[in-house]
Amino acid sequence: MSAATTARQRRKDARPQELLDAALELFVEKGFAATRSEEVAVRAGVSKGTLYLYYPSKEELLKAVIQQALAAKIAEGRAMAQGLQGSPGDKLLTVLPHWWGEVYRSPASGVFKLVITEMCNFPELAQFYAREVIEPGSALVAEQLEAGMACGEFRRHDVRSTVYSIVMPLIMLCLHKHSLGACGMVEPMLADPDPFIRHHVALVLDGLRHRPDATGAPHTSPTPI
Amino acid sequence: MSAATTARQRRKDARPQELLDAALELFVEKGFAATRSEEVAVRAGVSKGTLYLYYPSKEELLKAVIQQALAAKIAEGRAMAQGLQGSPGDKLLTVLPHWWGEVYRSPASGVFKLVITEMCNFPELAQFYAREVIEPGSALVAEQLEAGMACGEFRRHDVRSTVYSIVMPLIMLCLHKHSLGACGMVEPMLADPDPFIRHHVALVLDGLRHRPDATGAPHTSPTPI
Amino acid sequence: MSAATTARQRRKDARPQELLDAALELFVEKGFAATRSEEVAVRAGVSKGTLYLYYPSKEELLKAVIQQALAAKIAEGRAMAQGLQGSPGDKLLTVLPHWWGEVYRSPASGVFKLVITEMCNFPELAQFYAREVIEPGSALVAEQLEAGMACGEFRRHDVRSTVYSIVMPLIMLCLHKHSLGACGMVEPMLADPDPFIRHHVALVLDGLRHRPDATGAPHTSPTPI
Amino acid sequence: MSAATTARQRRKDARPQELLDAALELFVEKGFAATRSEEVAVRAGVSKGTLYLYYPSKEELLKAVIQQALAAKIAEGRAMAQGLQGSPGDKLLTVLPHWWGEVYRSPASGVFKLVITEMCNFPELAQFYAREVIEPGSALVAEQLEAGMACGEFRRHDVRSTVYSIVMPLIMLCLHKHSLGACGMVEPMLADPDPFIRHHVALVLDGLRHRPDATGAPHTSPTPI
DNA sequence: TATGAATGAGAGTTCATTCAT
DNA sequence: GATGAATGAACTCTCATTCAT
Repeated sequence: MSAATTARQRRKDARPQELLDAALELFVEKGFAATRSEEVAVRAGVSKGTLYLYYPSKEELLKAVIQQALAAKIAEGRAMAQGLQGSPGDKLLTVLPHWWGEVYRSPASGVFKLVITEMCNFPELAQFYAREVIEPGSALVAEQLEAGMACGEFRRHDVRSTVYSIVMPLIMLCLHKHSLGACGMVEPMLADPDPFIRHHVALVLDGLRHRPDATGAPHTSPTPI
Repeated sequence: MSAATTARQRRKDARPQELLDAALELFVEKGFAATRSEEVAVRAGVSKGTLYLYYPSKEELLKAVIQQALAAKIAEGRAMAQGLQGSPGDKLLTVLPHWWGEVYRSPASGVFKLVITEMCNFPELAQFYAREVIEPGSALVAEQLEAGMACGEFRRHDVRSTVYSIVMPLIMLCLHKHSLGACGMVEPMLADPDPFIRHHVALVLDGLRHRPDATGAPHTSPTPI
Repeated sequence: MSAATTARQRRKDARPQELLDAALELFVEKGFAATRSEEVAVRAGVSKGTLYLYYPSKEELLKAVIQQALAAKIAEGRAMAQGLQGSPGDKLLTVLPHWWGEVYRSPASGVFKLVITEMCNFPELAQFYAREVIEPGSALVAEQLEAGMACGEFRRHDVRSTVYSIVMPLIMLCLHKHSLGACGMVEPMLADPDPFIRHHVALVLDGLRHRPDATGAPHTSPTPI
Repeated sequence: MSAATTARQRRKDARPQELLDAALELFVEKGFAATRSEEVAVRAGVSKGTLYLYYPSKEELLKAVIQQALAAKIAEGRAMAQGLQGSPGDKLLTVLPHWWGEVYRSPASGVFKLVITEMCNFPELAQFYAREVIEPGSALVAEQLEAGMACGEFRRHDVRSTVYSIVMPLIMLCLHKHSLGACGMVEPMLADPDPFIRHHVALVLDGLRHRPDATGAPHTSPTPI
């Protein structure tokens, strides 16, 4: 009976994840509203009714999808950030591209599209995302920038702005993968995104390094219109 | 009767634009699939039936919305780029933040969200967007970067990558406006985005300027993991 | 255009009642839960969707059905009770059977079945029924009984109990019509219920009249077990 | 092992009754169509699947519920009616309230609601009910009325009508218990129904007793409208 | 031209019933 | 025998679209 129970139990235990995987794919690809719940079930290899044994509604499924897809990656990132040697700049240049490459290649990369799309319709999603993703993510990068300023690797600058300058293209890359990229219109450069990611992070960090004429602010035009 | 006719004519002539405006707002806010066509009609001040006098289906309405919202802005950008004096860096620092501020504040800023969301569902949209928006937009920036390299303002670098480094945060800003921003969770910094835009463009361009040890590539970590 | 408007308008105006009629029939016949909303629509000669233009849900339809079916009859009864001559007993003997015959023959007779069945599931229905039907109905009968006691036509007795003795069989008759009666198992006596109604009211009132040995209470067994 | 087997056997033997009890409660409370079969199983302390080991379908369960709930009571009534002394009126006044009080207080009282509700949907139920309940029940009362007329205790009258006058309020009382009564809207008088039952039976029988002017018919109004 | 009543395909969800364990 | 995971037909309700007026 142990074997018997196991076979069924194994299926049952795997179901939630299988359903989440199927749902993530479809929600990202077609949008939440445009995805029929039966499609999710079928892609997960079960029938319509079975979906509702595990998630009480399509909306709850959405929340679970987003939550679990991000939870793992966030934890990974946090772990990776610790126990690294080198200057703050080196840390950023090492960890960020590596971690982001993983995210980009995993299905979790689609979550950004999903979040941006559905945040307005499900406000509690916004709070979850702000609290669990934006805040810790921003903090990780901001800490290194602060440290870099403290030790003189970087000039003084507006850390918050720089965080966005660094991070936003990484997110855009994920969005791109699941919009233009998913239409078969892959720009070659973005097919393998790691070089771009490294180039981007390095470029921004270069802009932060001290230089002879450094005024403390980036080189803004005197008449910004 | 001429006056009456004229008045009615005026309304009639304004209809398509009013419908497009209403549709853009709603599609951006709730998503295409989750927006009911009657809502669009009501917000445009007409009845359900009237919508169908101007656009044969909801899908055609979507295409018209995207097409027209971007058309004007693209043209503006092109015009603004010409007839400007100064170094390539100064041009970018002047034009880009100005133009983007306008885009950001206009309803057209929502189109990016819409495009990212619906591209997969309506592939012809992808081609239109790539041809009419990405290509000319990238070209405008790329030209200046090439010119900057030619005249020695910028060091040698991968122009394509830099274009993305510059432009992606600007697009993200628009996405943010219509996702987290629309949930009332506006981060103060992004409430008035112009300073950030200027900071960002300046920061990246700073990373491109010559420096003693410049090798032509940004300062990449020797062991990129 | 007046004629045009009228034709469509007439249909639209008649819809709610047509839907209520259809719903009453079906809910009574098959029960609320066992009636498909499309059946109601079809019997009313419209499509599924049209039903929802007039009633926002099946449950609201149920409430409307009950409310309107009883409202009319209650008002009729109240009107009939006034402006009648004769002793209280004669009034009861005249009005009650007449009014009840009308109720019995009308579709409203089915509401009792509906109410008894669905009261538990929709508690607000219970309050409506108690307030709008039971209370005024009981009061009408009770008043006459009180008057009859006052003028000596009836002996002293428990009015509340007697009201139920009089009224309950009338209600049962309606229930019977829509249960056994609707199964084709019509007992002949109940096919034409007026004689029974008259017999019943008269019988109970006879029990109330004074008699030599009257003790004020009905003739209860000395040892009621 | 014998003990273990016995214990299990006992449970197994009790199952059908436990299921019937649970089903009766739920069917009465919520209606047959609105009761989920799993609810029945859970209330009976078994699993969904087990229910189907004992009853092949929900519908069969319904039939069994009705059949068995009434069977016992009918038999009891028949037994109680025999071996009683006294005039027919005294018998009625003694047995009927006593028996009915038992029925009222037992779960079987709900069957009337169930029967009225579901008779139309399951016609064979109607036949069963007419044959096994209405006929024997009416006969029991009718016999006493006939006997009463024969011995001069009652005046001549329409026995069939009188049977209904006597019995219908008793049934209504049961319906009331499971409709308004179950909504917490218990009218005090009906909370303890025995006094009402006695009052009612006595009242009707009083109407049947001889009196000086008795014409054989109840005191009907000369102009019954 | 403009309306909005009407439609019916289709979506989300439920639940009686089955059957491998 | 007992279970409860799984199924899929059936139900309530929605909404893009049509068309008589």
